Amino acid sequence: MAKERFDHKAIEQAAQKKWEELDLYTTDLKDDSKDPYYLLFEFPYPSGDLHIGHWYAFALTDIFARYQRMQGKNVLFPIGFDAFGLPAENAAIKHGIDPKKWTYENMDRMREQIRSMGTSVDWTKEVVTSDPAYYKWTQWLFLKFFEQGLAERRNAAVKWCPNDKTVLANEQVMDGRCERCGHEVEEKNLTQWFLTITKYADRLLRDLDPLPWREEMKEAQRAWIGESEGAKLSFPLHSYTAESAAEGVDMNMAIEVFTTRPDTLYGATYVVLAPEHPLVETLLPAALNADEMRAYRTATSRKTERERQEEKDKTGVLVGGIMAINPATNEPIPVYLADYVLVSYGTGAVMAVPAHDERDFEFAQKFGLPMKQVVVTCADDPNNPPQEGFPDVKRDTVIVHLRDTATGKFALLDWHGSLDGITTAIMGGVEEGQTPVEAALAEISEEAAIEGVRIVKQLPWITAAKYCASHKSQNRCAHTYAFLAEIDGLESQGEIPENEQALHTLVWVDESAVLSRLTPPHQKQMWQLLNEVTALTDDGYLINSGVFDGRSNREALWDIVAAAGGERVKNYRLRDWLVSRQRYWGCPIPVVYDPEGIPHAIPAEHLPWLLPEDVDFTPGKNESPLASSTELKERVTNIFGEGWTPEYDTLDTFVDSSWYYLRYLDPADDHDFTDQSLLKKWLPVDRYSGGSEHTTMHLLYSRFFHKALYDLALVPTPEPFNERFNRGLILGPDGAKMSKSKGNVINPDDFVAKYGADAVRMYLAFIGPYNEPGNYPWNLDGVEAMRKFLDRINALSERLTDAPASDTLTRALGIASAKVGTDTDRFKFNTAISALMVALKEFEAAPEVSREAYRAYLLMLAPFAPHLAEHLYEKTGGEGSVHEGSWPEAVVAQSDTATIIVQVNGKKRGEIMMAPGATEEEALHEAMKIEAVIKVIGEQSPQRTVYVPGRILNIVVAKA
RNA sequence: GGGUAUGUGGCGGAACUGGUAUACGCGUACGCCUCAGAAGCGUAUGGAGCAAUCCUUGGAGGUUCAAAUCCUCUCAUACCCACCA
Repeated sequence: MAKERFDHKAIEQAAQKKWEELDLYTTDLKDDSKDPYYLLFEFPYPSGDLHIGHWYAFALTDIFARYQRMQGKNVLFPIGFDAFGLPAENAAIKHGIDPKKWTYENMDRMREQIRSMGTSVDWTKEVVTSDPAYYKWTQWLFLKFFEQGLAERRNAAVKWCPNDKTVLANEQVMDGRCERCGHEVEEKNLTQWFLTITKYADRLLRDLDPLPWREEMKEAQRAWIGESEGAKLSFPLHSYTAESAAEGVDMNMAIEVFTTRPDTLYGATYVVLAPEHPLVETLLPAALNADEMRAYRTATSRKTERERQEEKDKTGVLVGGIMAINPATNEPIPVYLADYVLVSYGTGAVMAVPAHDERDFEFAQKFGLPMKQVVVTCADDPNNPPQEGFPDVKRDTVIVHLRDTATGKFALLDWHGSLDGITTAIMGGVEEGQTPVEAALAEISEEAAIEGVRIVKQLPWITAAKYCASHKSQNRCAHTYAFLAEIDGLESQGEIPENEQALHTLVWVDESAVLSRLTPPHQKQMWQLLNEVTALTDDGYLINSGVFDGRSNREALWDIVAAAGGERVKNYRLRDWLVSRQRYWGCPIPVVYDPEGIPHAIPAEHLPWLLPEDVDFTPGKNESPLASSTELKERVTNIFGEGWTPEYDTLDTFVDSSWYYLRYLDPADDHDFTDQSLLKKWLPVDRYSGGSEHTTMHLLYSRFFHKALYDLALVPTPEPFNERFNRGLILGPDGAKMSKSKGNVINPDDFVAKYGADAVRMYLAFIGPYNEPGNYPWNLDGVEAMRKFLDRINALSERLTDAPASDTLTRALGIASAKVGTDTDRFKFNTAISALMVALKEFEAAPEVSREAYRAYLLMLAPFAPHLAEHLYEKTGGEGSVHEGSWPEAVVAQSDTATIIVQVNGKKRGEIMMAPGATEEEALHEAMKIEAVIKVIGEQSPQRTVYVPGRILNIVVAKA
């Protein structure tokens, strides 16, 4: 069979020209004759050159757009450019090019490249965020937020690179270092604009649940929002000066803390304020060590966030002469400043419970602060679990781990009788009038007949185990004190009495074996704690908690809050969105300041508030580039009057991209941000395809924007996007992530020139499922294989006849159209193409290739290889465009025979061909003719058979 | 440290609600064609074994007539969050 290679360049040009002439891809948004389908992909940043990742993003989404059109949908498949942003400005700084020129030239180049992929995007809907026609409405929306109190000005730290002498955008800081020069970044305080996304935290979280997104994405957003429920508690402050040392003087102020563990309130032994906490300033005059506090505060502010996090040791300083009153115990407890408490989370202050919080424990250890246990974890003893209906009886017990320093071994007891198989440390009850230490010594004497031991350590915590004392019909809750004791050699060991020997055997084991030898989980836990004391974070019952003693900590939690006059609150990790950027190439913030410095919205008639062009953006200035524009200052003076000043910051580009999908509906509208009459029909976006890097920021910001607009009745839906798919990543040929610095970036142009756009598209589609993220190495052989596949399809066009399609071919087509259809629908382009390949084999094997069947095949090929499909469609005499065609109907092929798998005891032993409606008897009869089946069954007779008609027959015989 | 997802040939990956594990492609081997090579075509290709047959979906158990799929434990990898009270 002659395999002539087709001329992909000619075919591509002809097809693209034809589509343009036929104007196939301009969507009539008002067309009500078809169902609307809004297919969105993340619009690109015009970085200049298209890499293979862009192909992966655009060309594969295009497959789906074409498929949906063939399904009779009115598909909106728009494109635009996220054109503001740093690279343009960096190019300007580095090479002295005008950012605008750089950006717009890049866009021109990219438009051409995107066309070359054969994408069916609607260019008439294009939006460019840096066009005044677009950012006029970004500014308008910002002002809507401002009116609603959703845009606020407050003081915040900005990142500053001391080497480049410039302010950095947040996204320019990588791991605490300047993205450009690698220098450690500092923080500076400036007054900046925030969008109060935290007001929507609850709804952003709640509305996530019903979205048909992968759990991963939802979880990532939930983690980002970071809701936690707890209580706000108030700790009144008293001052203790030399004169009032005893009672203290009520200062009439209090520290508000947020805690998720108010159940441990009785264990709060000190309070910590973030060094930046506003209250610190107020406390300074009353504190005995104001200088020390100031010094600590300054030291903290010098440190970057990064340094504070990396620091292993906790630091802090006592607030001298001031105590906080624990609202539960009414006891005064010390107040500290420490930078392990973050001012931006909760109330910027915590109640410290060293016994039950790891961070507080660390701090308390370092500062020698007392710890107070209030929760006792109580595990059921698995060897002797408590029984229902028996009363609980509390009992104090001791556990002693005795070490012989001569051998380094530890004493354990192997129990006999009713406790057979159990191994514990030396243990026993605390008798009336005994202290735990006395009890410990007494048990060593009784059970091991050893005197003269030293107690070297007592565990600061007690834990408990619940077991059943059946002889007393009680459940005992053994409240356990744990000790570490030592003895130097066993010379003094006496005879262990017989009655004790009958109960247990004393064994000496190596330190490393203790943990595995101990059987009760409670004892294991004790051993670990004795070796390394940590905070107890598990739940249990309360002690040292006044009236709440004995109750479960979880169950008593809100009662404790109520008793302490606290308030139930929710807190979020999510911070308000800082949108000010001290950058040039962005959307100007549409605000001016009056002579008093009060911000005012720029009236709508002055929008778009243009980005000035007489700007010096070379680094080295401690302010925003816009401040260097004389034009901007004059503009403000002319419009608003003398003394009025401009806002010099621009908006974060995430603001621009938070609403672009709305603008696509009416990109040129000069009277409104979009055509609102179309929103009801086109929202929410049906399917949004993008990269996983945007799961948290962009998707969350867009959802926030959308909800805010929903509340303003500017959009009709509470959510912007219905389905969302994150695509995978194309790796370089070396299996590493592509990057310019590694030099492994694939330039698709060479491959497109050699194999054609269709082959590159298909290779990318074939590489793996598009509906889940993954990493795929770029493989040249794969592109070539796709080209061969296309060549085979092309070759077939020479063999067409007018004869009707054979049954085999019709069936093959039916199977393919069903599978290719459902797989394409689910973004599983890889298996869709595989089905196309299987069908092609049938065509190649057929003695005659019916033209009609072949044309149906071309329709299925069209979304994947749009150019070749168009060419072959024309060649076979098709009218119009193949892309105007409908998806071929799946002719369900009714087969008169089915292959039934015959199993014996679940193992395949053969197969039989039967009518799908055959009875079990018929199938069994047929199956018993199979040699392998006869052989395996042998003399035995079938016990039962499982028969799934048309599928499987399983004969079950007794195991030999 | 916490959360989520994923573990299937030499590689990318298939297997719908439990019902023929390894579709499709790459790679590899052999053969045909050719003066020769390239291309093309054909055959084979999870492992062991001459074979009958046995083993195989990260590992160990379990449920079931039947498990890649469901359950329990465990190991590994990726991503997200992380001094978040």
